[in-house]
Amino acid sequence: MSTSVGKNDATAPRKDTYHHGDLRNALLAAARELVNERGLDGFGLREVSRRAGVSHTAVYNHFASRSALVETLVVEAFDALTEALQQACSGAADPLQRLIEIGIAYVRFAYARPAEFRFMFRPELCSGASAANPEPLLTSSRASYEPLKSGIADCLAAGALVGDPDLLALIAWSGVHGLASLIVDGPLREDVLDMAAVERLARGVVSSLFGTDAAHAVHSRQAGPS
Amino acid sequence: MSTSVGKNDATAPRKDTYHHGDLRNALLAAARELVNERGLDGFGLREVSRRAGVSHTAVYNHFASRSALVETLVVEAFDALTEALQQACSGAADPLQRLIEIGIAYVRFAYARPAEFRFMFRPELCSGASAANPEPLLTSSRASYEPLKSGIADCLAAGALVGDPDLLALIAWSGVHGLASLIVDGPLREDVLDMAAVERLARGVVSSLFGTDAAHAVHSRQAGPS
DNA sequence: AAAACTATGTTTACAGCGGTAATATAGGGT
DNA sequence: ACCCTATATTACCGCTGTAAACATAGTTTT
Repeated sequence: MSTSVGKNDATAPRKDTYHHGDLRNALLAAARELVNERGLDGFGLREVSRRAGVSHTAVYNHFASRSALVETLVVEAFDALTEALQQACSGAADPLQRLIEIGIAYVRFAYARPAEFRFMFRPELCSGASAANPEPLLTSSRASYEPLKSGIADCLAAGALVGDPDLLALIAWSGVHGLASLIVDGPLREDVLDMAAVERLARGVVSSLFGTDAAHAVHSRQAGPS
Repeated sequence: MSTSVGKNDATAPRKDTYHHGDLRNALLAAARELVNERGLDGFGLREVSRRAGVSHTAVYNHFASRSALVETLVVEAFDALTEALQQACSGAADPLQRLIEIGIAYVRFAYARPAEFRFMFRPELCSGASAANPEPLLTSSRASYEPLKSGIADCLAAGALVGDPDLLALIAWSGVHGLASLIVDGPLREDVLDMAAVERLARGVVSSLFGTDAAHAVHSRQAGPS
């Protein structure tokens, strides 16, 4: 029917037709691209629509507001994180090793997609004020917590860890989330870190958390005046 | 009672004179107040100046731009954090205990001043694009790292810890920074946490980092003094 | 003390932003 | 054919940060 425009690329608008065809995905792609290249300050509804080749008000046919667009982006990022964590824990057989792999995958995700990782923990940007329905965001963010929790549960069941599951999960999450944040937003941001260095740091942190082989390399248990 | 107000409060402008008297501090105070009550989205140069009782362009006599104002705020927040950490490590005599106190103080700071803590790790907001001179920010942020580093060094010297100082510092910082971030921006934000609960969590995290009485801290979630 | 100068605050203006309302255009359903 | 709905556009609104020109207070120089 159409004039044989073979392009299926969501970012490229079809100039020969009034309607865009797949504007929603094009907007999301443009937004992701914009966020990854100019950070959060340069990110704007108008600029996104400009990149998609439409007027800025066309956005409102697919998203309730700028915040809703961002929220969709964050939801997708959480889903991607969940998938990365699940994939990471499918490798090893030892539950403790699996837990470590999950932690490393968490940090690796932040390193690979820093702009999206930043967005994921900016509550004021999406679910803050004008959140129409925050349920999908809550669902996705909670889902990304499940691999860690089940990893902890497996370690507890196998006797590799002892303690309260919730607190253990919080400890683990704090460690990897802190490292990820320091890499993305903190002083480690300026250091040139390749993926190998990031993985090495992540392994050091998560190992120290669970007192595995890093025990003798990191801390000596002989101190302790009780 | 309008004239001849003897107030030295920096937030209150003197109505009887053309010049404000101490506008710079008044602006900083108003900005801090605004940030703490409406978050980062509601924070604006015009609103700040409105609260200080002056025109919005008066700000430019004391700050090069909105970013410069934010940067000053962040610098002061880093300085306050440094002071809190130094004060925390002045209590205990045991170096390992001192290190733990530093970590708890870090989390306590984030809990007590969440809005400022958020600002401190938003590089795009201050030192990102239009930073005239980022040196004071770098200086203050690096200074806040010193108590932790020296605490680690003390533990190493006392034999309470073994390992690479830099990696140990990074591990410790990751743990407390992650917990602080989760409390401020993460899923723990919605939970009602009083200061006592925060300190308990912080103690659990930092204890697990350094392998002290973590087992005890992990088991008893509602334990008091130990 | 008067004049000149600097510091500080105001007014006005402008471009860009997110958002709303009314309008134009395409395509699907009957 | 027709209507109807989805989609995109233009015209606005109030808001923001920023710059330029101007006004006023305090300080320094003569």
